[in-house]
Amino acid sequence: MTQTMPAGATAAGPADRCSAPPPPHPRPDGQDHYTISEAVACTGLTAHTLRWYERIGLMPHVDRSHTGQRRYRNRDLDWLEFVNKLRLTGMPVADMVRYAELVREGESTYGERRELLESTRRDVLTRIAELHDTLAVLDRKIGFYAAGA
Amino acid sequence: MTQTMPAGATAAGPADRCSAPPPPHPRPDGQDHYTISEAVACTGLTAHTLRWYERIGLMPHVDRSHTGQRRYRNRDLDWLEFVNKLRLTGMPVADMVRYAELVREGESTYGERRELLESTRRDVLTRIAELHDTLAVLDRKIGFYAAGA
DNA sequence: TAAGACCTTCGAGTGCACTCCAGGCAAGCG
DNA sequence: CGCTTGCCTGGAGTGCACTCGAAGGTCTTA
Repeated sequence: MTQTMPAGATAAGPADRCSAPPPPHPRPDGQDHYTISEAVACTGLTAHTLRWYERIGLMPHVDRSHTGQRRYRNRDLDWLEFVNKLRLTGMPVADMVRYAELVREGESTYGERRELLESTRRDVLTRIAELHDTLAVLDRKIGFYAAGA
Repeated sequence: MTQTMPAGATAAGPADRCSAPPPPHPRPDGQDHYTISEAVACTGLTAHTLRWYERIGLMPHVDRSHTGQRRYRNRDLDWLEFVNKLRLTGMPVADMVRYAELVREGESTYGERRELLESTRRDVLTRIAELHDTLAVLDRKIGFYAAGA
């Protein structure tokens, strides 16, 4: 259970509410709470990382069971999915924490949140352009090696 | 001289062979050797990083002056430019070192080099797709904030 | 009721990619 | 000649994003 799991193997295991890939968002609302290991299966993050996100203020407060265990809800998983998206844009965790703070502060921060997202959007566009550039270079080199082989 | 410099300020300074952005590759072949600070101006890397790249085997041997100072040539700067491209694909430095080793080993490694570049190419395509995905999410959220503001 | 899986906390450790420092040499200049 | 600037080396330090360990509580199944 380190990183990869055969996501479509058995469809009724204890942590399989969320792991089948065919429907991209298979989180049912019937029982809107998941253990940390179910959240792990959903998000691809480790339990350590999920707890760490909470410690540093990147999670908007996760419910607990009567015995103190974390119970993730659909909105938490949605948030984590969004965080994952931000993560692969290269955004530093500190900036994501900042955004999470703005969310906690309520509607008065809509403007600032929008600015943050728009600046991120610009970064993403830049990054895409750079990658296209890189792609061109790679194709040239690959063509060279293909010709020389 | 930490990171940014007004690249188009004076066009005849001691390290300005390479810093004007308008032509993308303004490296003249007239005097095909540059000091480390000129290489810094060209590549955007720091001198520390350039020396470190050499230590770890990421550079294909840089010439020295009679007093032991590094003299970068155009092919070195081309290589660094390529490395920079690989870097922003997210390729680990260890993999780039591996590629550099293959280059040092000569033509017999063309096949392996091509494989490495093709696998990198696939990664880049994946990354671009992910970024487009992220862009869609950002646009949705930005639209929401724009409507709510 | 007992085993074993799973959860909790806090703090320390890891890996990567730089980044910096101390101490020293060499060249150009007033 | 001394001063400044630029470069050299090896090794230590930094920041980020996890990642792990230890010690212990809880839940489930036999």
